[in-house]
Amino acid sequence: MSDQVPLRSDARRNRERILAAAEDVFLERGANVTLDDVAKRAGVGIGTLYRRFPTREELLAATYSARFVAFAASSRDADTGQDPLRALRSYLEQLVEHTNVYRGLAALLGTVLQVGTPGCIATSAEGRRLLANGQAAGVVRVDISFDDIVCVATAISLATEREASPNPHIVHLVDVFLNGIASRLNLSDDRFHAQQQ
Amino acid sequence: MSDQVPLRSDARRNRERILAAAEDVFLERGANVTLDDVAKRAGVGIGTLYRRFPTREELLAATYSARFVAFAASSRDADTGQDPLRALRSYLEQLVEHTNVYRGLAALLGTVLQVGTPGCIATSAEGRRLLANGQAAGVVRVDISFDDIVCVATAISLATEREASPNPHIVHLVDVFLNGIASRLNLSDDRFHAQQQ
DNA sequence: ACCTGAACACCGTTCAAGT
DNA sequence: ACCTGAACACCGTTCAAGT
Repeated sequence: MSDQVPLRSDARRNRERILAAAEDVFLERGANVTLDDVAKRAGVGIGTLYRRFPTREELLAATYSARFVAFAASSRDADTGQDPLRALRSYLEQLVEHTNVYRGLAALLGTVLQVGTPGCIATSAEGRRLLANGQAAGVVRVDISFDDIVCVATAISLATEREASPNPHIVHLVDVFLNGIASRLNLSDDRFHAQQQ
Repeated sequence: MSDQVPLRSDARRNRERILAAAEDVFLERGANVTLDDVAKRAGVGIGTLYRRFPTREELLAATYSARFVAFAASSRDADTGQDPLRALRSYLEQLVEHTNVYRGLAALLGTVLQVGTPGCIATSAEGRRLLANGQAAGVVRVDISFDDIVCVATAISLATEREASPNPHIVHLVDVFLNGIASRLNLSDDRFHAQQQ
């Protein structure tokens, strides 16, 4: 809807320079670096950056879009439909790992995911699909929303964003959210692991 | 340890003015207001504020201390020892409600709780006590740490900090965390509610 | 239509001068 | 010992001038 009008060629080139620079700078120094540095690295004026990306969240979402598109596709491909809970677990673990690629992104995840970038849309859609699958199969509570999932991913990212990757702590925390803090008592966890073999 | 040396009387009065002003300003406009406004409201120079509270987190923790002390005490009083899971649930719900008193505090909760204020110490101690009780009674998983609890409270606060209080959404999210996203399958929730009557 | 960067506003933090 | 607030550094955002 908003990108229907094609950009002039120099504008298009600048846009891509900004995205490439943002990727570099965010990777090096986190999602909270000054946008001046991104503009300088891209070799454009700060005004040009603001013209294309009025907010930091929009720049982050655009920079992340390709990565999120790939993630959503790979999640979809890996889902054999055999074990909905396992698919959701894997999705959550990877969503957190991807969020932690840029330090400081965790606190902005909810906002960033609401930007209508292809990557954000694909990631949300894939999450909603896995959630619905789990609920249809009766292995996920029906009173859970996708916002709850994002809330959880944010929490885990915040708690782990300064740790190394790959991170077993993430696996633990995802497990906490999937299975709860409360002991499952007489219900063995084997109930869930049995299908994975 | 650090507050053993008594302050000069004018310094002590200024400290209390700063805390009173911070309480007002944080309540009105959130935890991210400029500290200049706090100093102005308190009628002290900005340097005096920095001298007493070198970081925003220290000022927040000090401002919150009395509230947190009261919260920890009331949690302890309300805990009859009959239902460890219910006590933990209530603690979490109230921790989130208290965090949401100042908008913008959610993202700082983990940092603020690590400041050695009486309120922070009491709140952490009470949380650890309830966690240990639940684990001893076998109703809480033994691989949960207090940091996990804080991680969760942060997530729930972030997701709800702009909503009205009291907030049923918080109750739902605490339930998600306690009982997990996964269906408990053949295990009825009555198992947990039975003891509450 | 787009780009540039100076200019403005704002905020955090320090520190010389004062009591 | 403590207070003050000017000064500095830094960052986000806008917009007049230019192509």
